[in-house]
Amino acid sequence: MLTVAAPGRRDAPGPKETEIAFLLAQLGAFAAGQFGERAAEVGFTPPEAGLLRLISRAPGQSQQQIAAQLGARPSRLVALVDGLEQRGLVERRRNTEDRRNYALHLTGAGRDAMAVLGQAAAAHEAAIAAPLSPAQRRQLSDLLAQLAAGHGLRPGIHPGYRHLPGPDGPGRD
Amino acid sequence: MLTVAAPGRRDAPGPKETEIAFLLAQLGAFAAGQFGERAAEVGFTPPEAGLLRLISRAPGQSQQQIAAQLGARPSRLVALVDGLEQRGLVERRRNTEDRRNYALHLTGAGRDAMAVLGQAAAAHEAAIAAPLSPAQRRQLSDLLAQLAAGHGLRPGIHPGYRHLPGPDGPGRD
DNA sequence: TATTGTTATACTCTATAACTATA
DNA sequence: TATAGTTATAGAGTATAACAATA
Repeated sequence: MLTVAAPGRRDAPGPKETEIAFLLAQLGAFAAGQFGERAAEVGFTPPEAGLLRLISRAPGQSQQQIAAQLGARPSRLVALVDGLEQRGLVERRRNTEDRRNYALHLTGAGRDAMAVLGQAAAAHEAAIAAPLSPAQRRQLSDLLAQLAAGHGLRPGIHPGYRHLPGPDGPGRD
Repeated sequence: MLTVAAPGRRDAPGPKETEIAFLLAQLGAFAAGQFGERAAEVGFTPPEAGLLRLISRAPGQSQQQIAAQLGARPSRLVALVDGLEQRGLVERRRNTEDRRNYALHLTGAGRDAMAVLGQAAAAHEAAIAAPLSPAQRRQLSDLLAQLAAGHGLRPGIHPGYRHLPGPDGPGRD
């Protein structure tokens, strides 16, 4: 992905026409990139980190169910689960009632990995929010939450999984 | 990119540990995706929209200069400029003093395209900010600007161009 | 016949490095 | 020898659809 695009701003005192959307895209890409680096430091890709978290939140789901939740194609989960299973972090348990599917669970090592990722996420949050005062952080957090809710974004699901036609770069003005 | 990764949150009343970073990534990807759709409606990819804007802001620069500004590889611009040139939107003018490079300029049609993209960007901004009141928009815009400045993000350059050591791509293990 | 998980194939995007033409 | 731009090749990531096992 390439994607420059900047907001349209006037040198004059004019109102900011396209500030929020662009700043969100810019900061979002920055935050995602920074998280990717932290995840890599502890041995995971962002997709792996996301999948581990989802399994830890709701153990026992089938790959199809998880794919549906993420808006991803079922085939996309195969390689991902394969890798985590080979590393001994995730377990595929045959469903005795319907042997066509598996129930995904974390192993003990998988839970340990989640703890490590949780610390990385906390450090990441602290670093991203660093430029703001505690009061400003609360303000920003509230505004972003309201915005996310207003657009129907599900709390915890990153759009990165979406397989819709839409490109994902910015661009602008 | 895949990338679920969600924040660590407690069901309990506990403090939000990883709210801002995740919300930024989530909303940023959403905003970028929405812009991509709007850009596609008027015939452009986000990278093309970004490049057009950069040329309109600072005409006459060489491909190398633009690549440097974007943090992109020079070779990455070739196909992009090719496409826009074939559509009659961008012009490569030989530099008479140093004939190794070109000076990039927009044609009249290119300026028309920028006007169309500007309207798409304005509509995009309005749609993204819709859930917030005017006062909240100002608050959010200010907070995001402060955050971007605090992290050294350049005012109109989207990180999507960066080609640095893969943040969210490579695997591990 | 429908569904779960899997595999095979193709396509897109981009990085890397070789190549040309100028300097 | 160094630089601007180009081209060629390869690699990662992902969508698509065909497939086997089970229902």
